[in-house]
Amino acid sequence: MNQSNGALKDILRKEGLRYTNQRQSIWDEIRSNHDHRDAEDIYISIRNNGVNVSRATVYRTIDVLVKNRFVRKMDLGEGRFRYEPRLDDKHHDHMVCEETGDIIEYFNQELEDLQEKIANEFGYTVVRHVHQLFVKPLKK
Amino acid sequence: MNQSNGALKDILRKEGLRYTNQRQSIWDEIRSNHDHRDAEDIYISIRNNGVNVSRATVYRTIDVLVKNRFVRKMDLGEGRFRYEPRLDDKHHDHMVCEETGDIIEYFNQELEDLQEKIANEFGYTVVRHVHQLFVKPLKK
DNA sequence: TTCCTTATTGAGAATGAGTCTCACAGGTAA
DNA sequence: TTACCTGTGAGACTCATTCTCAATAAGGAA
Repeated sequence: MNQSNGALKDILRKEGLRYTNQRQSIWDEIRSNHDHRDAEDIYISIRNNGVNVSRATVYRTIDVLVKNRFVRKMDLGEGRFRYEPRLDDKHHDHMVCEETGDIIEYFNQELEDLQEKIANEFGYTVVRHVHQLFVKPLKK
Repeated sequence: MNQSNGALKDILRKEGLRYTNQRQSIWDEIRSNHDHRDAEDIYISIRNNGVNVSRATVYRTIDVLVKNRFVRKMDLGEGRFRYEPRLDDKHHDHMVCEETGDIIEYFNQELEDLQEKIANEFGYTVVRHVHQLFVKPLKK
């Protein structure tokens, strides 16, 4: 058993949940691909691997994985959510090219600090944030 | 006729659309309230004012108003959109207090500039952005 | 191991925001 | 007035996600 499987068992135990083949398969599938996929894509991929799992279970398991920071759920305004594994768990935001659909990950400490500063000015502290840049290529 | 009604007629003409009571009522309703309301709230308010209009027309008209920058459409990750009138059309982003649900509007030029700088570093220019801070009150 | 209790699952129904369809109403142009 | 559109309302439809509930399978106890 590798570390990731062990970690999955740990969080399931912590949550008082049982370790099942379906839960392992779903985490394995998400973990296997760093793309920003939606639930249906993930569901289809698991089925294509010959594992029989239902959509309901995919959604239910993703919730657990998101809650325990194994997976990040993001809303790019498309009417459905996308998910990515948080293997190294380094925070980043997303830039979406409106011409190609490419999703670029970026992190900028100055931006993080500025957000907190802005919130502070209003008497708040940032709990989480959504920062997405919809961009197009610079003309050369 | 006040300026805003005239402006509505102008954009309808520009779009090759007719000026109708329903379209005027929908814009009046959105304009009357600076809250960040969803389509259903707006629909109910119009009906409560005794104006008979359908949900379909509310959605269709909001699209026209959004396209012509009379209304801003925003996605706070709640599974439905919220709308606000753009009376002065000054850009701002939103901060949502997770304890009270309050929505605070803010604008920060440094943040705007930083976003563009980040996009440039990846060879892009920003077309639009989504920036939302989910916050909680600072302890005193 | 076998049993027993309970959590989990799958299939499909339900939900809910938003969109589409289409017959009818109301303007518009000639 | 006629002929022709566009706009509207009612409700069907879509699609991602959630819910329901009977059947199944963990996993602790004996």
